[in-house]
Amino acid sequence: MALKLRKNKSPLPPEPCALTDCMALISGAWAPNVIWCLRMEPRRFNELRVDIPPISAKVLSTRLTELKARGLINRNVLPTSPPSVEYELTAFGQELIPALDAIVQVGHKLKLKESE
Amino acid sequence: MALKLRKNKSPLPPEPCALTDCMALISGAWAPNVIWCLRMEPRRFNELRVDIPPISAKVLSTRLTELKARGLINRNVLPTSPPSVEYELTAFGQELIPALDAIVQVGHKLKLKESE
DNA sequence: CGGGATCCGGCAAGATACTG
DNA sequence: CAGTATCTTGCCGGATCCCG
Repeated sequence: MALKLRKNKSPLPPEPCALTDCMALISGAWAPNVIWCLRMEPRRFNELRVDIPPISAKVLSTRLTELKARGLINRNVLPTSPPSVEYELTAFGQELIPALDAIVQVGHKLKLKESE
Repeated sequence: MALKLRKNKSPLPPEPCALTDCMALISGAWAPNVIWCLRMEPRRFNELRVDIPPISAKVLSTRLTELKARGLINRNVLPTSPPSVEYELTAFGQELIPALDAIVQVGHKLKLKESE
């Protein structure tokens, strides 16, 4: 006997697209970490480099360029004697923080499971 | 004159690790979509294939195997005449739903921005 | 200090074909 | 229906060197 038929019309309207589209925003290795590091205050290139354990300068640079192109961060050049550059989240970038926060919560639970 | 010094000791203890660890859970293309499609009810292989636009059988199979290995989903073989297999979220897999939901929310806002 | 240019390697994803 | 096998491709990230 066949199993109870479930409607094949999936109960998922445009959500998968929204999911995919937003995942694309934070795609690329370290991108979520970069956003996370900027959540409290603007930070400079080498500060981010130190914050995010073993990220290479090239990848960090690439990621920052991408995130700027996606409208998630701003890049501000400060007119100081050793030239310095600050990166900060845009208003739209800020909107990702709750999502990343939810992800971090799961990460914490994962840690607890591992230590059992 | 030098810029106001910010403490270089980053204000981010182990959160980046939690972030990275949880991101690893949903790594792999389509993995978030698979979890999302399973959030309401168990679904079968070909149902997922239809739900998730252009995913190949190989990739879906690979992803399902990975997610099972990570403890996020269960695989149940049903003893029906055409053999059928159901996939469902585990309790731990359920914990990802709030995070994915937050991501979807951002995706919707992104849609609105685009249509402006 | 804050990057860009280049080369290179690996893995993941796509396409296609085959199976129990 | 529910996959597996194999091949191929493309992109992403790491390393290194160099620049204003």
